[in-house]
Amino acid sequence: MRSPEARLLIVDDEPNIRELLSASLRYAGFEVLAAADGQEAVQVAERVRPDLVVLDVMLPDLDGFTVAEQLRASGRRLPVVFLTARDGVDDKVAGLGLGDDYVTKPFSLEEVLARIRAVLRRTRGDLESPTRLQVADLMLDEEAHEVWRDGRIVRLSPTEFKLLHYFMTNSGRVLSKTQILDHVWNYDFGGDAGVVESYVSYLRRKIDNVEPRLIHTLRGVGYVLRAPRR
Amino acid sequence: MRSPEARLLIVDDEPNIRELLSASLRYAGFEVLAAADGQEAVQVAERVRPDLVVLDVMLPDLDGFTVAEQLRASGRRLPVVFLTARDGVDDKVAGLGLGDDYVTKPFSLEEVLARIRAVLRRTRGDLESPTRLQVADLMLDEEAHEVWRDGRIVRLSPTEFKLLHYFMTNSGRVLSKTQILDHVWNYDFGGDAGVVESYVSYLRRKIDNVEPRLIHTLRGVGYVLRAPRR
DNA sequence: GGCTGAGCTGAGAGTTTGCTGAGGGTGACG
DNA sequence: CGTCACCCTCAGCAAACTCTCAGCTCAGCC
Repeated sequence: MRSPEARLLIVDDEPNIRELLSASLRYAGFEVLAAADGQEAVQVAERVRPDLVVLDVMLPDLDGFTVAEQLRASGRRLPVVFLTARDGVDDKVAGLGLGDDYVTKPFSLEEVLARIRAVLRRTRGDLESPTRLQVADLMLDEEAHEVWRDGRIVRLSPTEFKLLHYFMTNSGRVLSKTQILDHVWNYDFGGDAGVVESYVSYLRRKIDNVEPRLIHTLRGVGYVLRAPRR
Repeated sequence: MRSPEARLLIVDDEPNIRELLSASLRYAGFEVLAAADGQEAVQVAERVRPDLVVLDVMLPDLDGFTVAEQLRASGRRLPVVFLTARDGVDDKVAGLGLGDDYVTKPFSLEEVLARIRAVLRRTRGDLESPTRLQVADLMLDEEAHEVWRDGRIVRLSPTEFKLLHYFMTNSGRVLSKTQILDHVWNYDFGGDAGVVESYVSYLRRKIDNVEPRLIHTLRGVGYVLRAPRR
């Protein structure tokens, strides 16, 4: 097993969100620390020197941007991914340094993961990291945001793209509908798992209408994306 | 991973600007060092021997021109790109050495990048480096500041030109509206991403009204400039 | 072979996103 | 002082997208 990808500090006052993020980012291979408010964040960051901070803009004690400022007071370069309400988007333009990024609440885990990875890539000046995923003759290019199947390019809607991306980063692994819902849809999505069926259906029509079939249904369990055996 | 294009030293006392420049120049493939004032700049430059210095004229301790003088005290030729307030333009003409250049604050990242590249090209006497960008039958000549499409020359406003330039240096890569805003517009622009839509619309009318279409909208994601596939 | 329930998919309502024409403000220039 | 190019905003329209639902299919089980 390789060492953690990077050390993250999560700052959010809502325990639910904090837990959600901590757990799934840890699962994604990051080393994760958490803080519930700005003061704690600054203290923790001083001790542990994270590589990146995920920071709620709305905190009980300090404004998120103020926290970011204090975090960087030492002159240290420290990228931040802000979590902001959908309508507070204007604030962001002011406080956002480049190299930072933001995600609007409510977010999906895939979204947050993507942003974190993008920011880390950017700050490291890491231009050549692979941006393509491939399973059999199905290829997804993150940079170009393109999907190819059977030599043909395929147009996908945002949700379809996110779903396929999730499948491809977990190819060969069975994913339950709940799991998919938790990762691809916003955390406050109230509907049922029926949507997943719909979108799998859309995906099949667009990228899995030729042999060999790659998306397989496991009745009562979930779905799996995999190339045929042998 | 290829070696950095060049080693830059950024000198600015405002942490936000310093961060902004550091992060994006690093992402653009430069090796970047930063200093917050004139003294530090001179010290760092002595140690690391940068290829170019990006230097704020307004520093807390020393005048930018003085710093430049000291940087070159060793007799070493060291090109400088000055950052200057819009109204301080007169000062600069005086202090500008040959091979230097300047950008007025507030700047856009594209502007700074363009100046840095131009200065480096000049200092290196690098005549070969491409001054033309081409995608299909769309051609942009940086030197002549001209754009051609379908054999015809096209007149673009300054913003249109910068936007197209950004598209062309990133052809095949999806650019979000936010990303575009961050690179093409001045860093203090407070408005929303609606402008980008407007300017894409202008560009389309001027350079993309013939087949094949080169600017593509990816709904919910951004735009991409690319030649048609096959 | 028939029953049952999970999964599939076409249709459609409601929402979001992007495009573009119109227009006001600003600064350069004569 | 008037004109012009340019920049930005806004609002109405069009298209794309998301999600729900209901009827259908089919695998698994008796």
